[in-house]
Amino acid sequence: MASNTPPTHDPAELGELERSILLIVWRTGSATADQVREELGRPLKDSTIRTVLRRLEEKGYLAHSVDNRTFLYRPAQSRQRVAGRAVKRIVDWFCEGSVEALLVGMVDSKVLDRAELQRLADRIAAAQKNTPDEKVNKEGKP
Amino acid sequence: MASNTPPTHDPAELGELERSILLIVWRTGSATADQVREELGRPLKDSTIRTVLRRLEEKGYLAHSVDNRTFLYRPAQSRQRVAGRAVKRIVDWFCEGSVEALLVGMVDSKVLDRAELQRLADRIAAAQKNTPDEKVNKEGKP
DNA sequence: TTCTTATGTTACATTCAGTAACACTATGGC
DNA sequence: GCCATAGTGTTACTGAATGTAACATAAGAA
Repeated sequence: MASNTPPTHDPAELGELERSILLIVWRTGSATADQVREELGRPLKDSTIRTVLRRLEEKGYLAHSVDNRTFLYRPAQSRQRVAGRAVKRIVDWFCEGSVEALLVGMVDSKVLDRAELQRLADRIAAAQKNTPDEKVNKEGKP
Repeated sequence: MASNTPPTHDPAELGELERSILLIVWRTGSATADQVREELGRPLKDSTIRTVLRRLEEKGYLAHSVDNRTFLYRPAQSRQRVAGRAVKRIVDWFCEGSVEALLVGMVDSKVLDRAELQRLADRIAAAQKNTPDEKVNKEGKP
C-alpha cells in the first residue's frame, strides 16, 4: 500500500473551535464538556461544546469513557501524531513526498531559522542514537 | 523578539481542485486557463478553471500577466514556500511552535522513517555548513 | 415523585469550494 | 465598418463542513 491517500480526503481539516477544544483536551489529558467550556473562556453553550466533542470523537481525534454518568474525553491520538500526519499530507501534496524538499523550503521561506535548524539537527542526532537500527520501514518507498 | 507574526493572510487550506490546478501551474511554470484545462484531464468548463485560477490569485498563490489579451498565470510563491508556511501553521497549532516536537512526533508516528531522518540530518548539516554565521541564506546556487 | 444533571437528537446559519452560465469586450478578417 | 471569435468579468447555485444551539430524554439524588 502506500502511495496515495484514498480519494476521500483525510480528516485533517479541523475548524477553529474544533482545534481549540482538541488542544484543551490534549493539554489537560482528559476533560469533561464542562471543563472544556470553562477552559475555553468563551461564552458557548454546553450543547455546542458537546457537539464539537462528539464530532472530534467521530473523526477519531478523541475517545471518551463514562465516569459516573459523565463523559470524560481523552485524546485518541497524540498531538504530534496528528501534526505528523498533517505534515505528511502537505509533503505529499506540495513536495511530492520529499521531506527534504520541505525542509529546504522551510529554511528558504524562513519558517525555520538557523538556531532551530541546529536544535533540529541535535534532536535528530539524539533520536538516531536512541533508536538503534530498529526496523521502521513504512510505505513502500524504495 | 523576532518577527513571529505572519504578515500575509493565513494560507487557508486549499480544495482538491485548487490544489490540482496550483500544482499544474507550479509544474509548468506558467499556464493559461486553457492549458490548465487540458493538463487537468477532467471535463471541466472553461469558466470553472478560470474561476479557480482567479481565486488562487486572490489567495496569493498565483499571479498573472496578460500575454496578448490572454491571461498567463504564474506561481506567486514557490511550492516549498507554501508548504513551509503550511507546516508552520501546523506546528503553531499542534506543537506549540516547536518544530522539534513536530519532528519527534513525525518519527514517533512513523511519518518519517530512519532513512529519511538520516538524509534529513545530512541535509541539515549541509545547510549549516553552507550558511556561515549569517542569517539564513536560501540555497542560492549550489 | 420531582428536581437536577447529563446525554441524545435535530436543526439552522455561514462559509467555502466546485461548478458553471451568461454578459461583455477587444481584435482580426472580410 | 461589421461581425465572429476568443478572451475576460460577473454572478450564482449547490453541497459539505463548522459553529452554534434548542429541545427532548434518561437516570440519580433528595
